[in-house]
Amino acid sequence: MPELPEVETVVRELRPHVVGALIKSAKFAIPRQLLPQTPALVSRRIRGRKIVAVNRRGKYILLKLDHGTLVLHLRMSGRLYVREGGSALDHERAWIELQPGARTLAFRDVRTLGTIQYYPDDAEIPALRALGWEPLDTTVAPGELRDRLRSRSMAIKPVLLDQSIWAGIGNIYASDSLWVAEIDPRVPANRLSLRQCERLTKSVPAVLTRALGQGGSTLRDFMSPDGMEGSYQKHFRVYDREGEPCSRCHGTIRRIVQAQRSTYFCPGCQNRR
DNA sequence: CACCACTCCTGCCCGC
DNA sequence: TGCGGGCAGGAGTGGT
Repeated sequence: MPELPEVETVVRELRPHVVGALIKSAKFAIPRQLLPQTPALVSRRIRGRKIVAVNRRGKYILLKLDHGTLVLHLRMSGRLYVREGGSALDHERAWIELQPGARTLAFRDVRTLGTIQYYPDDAEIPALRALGWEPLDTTVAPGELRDRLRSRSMAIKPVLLDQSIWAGIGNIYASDSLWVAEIDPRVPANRLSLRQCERLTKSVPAVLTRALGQGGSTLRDFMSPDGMEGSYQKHFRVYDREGEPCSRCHGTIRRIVQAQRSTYFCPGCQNRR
């Protein structure tokens, strides 16, 4: 489901509801989501701890506790929200009971691909080690991008999904960022010109910042903790718009498959050197 | 290393 | 209506 704008929206909305809360108990329905840890172990570790901060790194959600960190990833279909009492919704997979109040931090995940792990030591969170730049960062130098792409002969679009370049770009914003930068998604990453790298270092934060301002995108079922749907899907440049006219050159938007994922682009104008 | 195919899941939508 | 195939916002793995 979510890419960076959606995850950042979740984090911002969750923060006021959970920071300062005490974890009374925790239950996990799908042990696979915690591997290599176990529900019993994670429950034991986080019970009685206080949530002191909610942060994000790439698409990972970091619930910082007074001892250790709970690291969650929503993957394709995960959602995270606080319920004031009430009964569980369909497809909830984890429940963290908070105090004070009868509040539940619920993790709903239809496809169960999301992950949950506990790390006692903040310095040693393996998933975060290899992550690249934050895509909202506007200070990435074009030359540094070109360096980072030097060894990559694959087409630029699937390379943008590699979280060690920028951490947080997913399939939607990879296509849209390349449209804004007027770059053909099929160009080998290591053949991008310095000008193209410069445009990309501008378009990535621009596109993601704009999407964040709209609360992200809601395609099938993204919903923020406060129950709001994102609205950036109304502003997609090319993503999910196969056959529609390009807003820049009025060419027809195409869909192709790269590395088993859909790519959308305008062949008419995404070819600037 | 880089790359590619494949895998984990469930649900929805489309065409027959 | 029912069924099968394809597709979905992600990322880790194992083989070459």
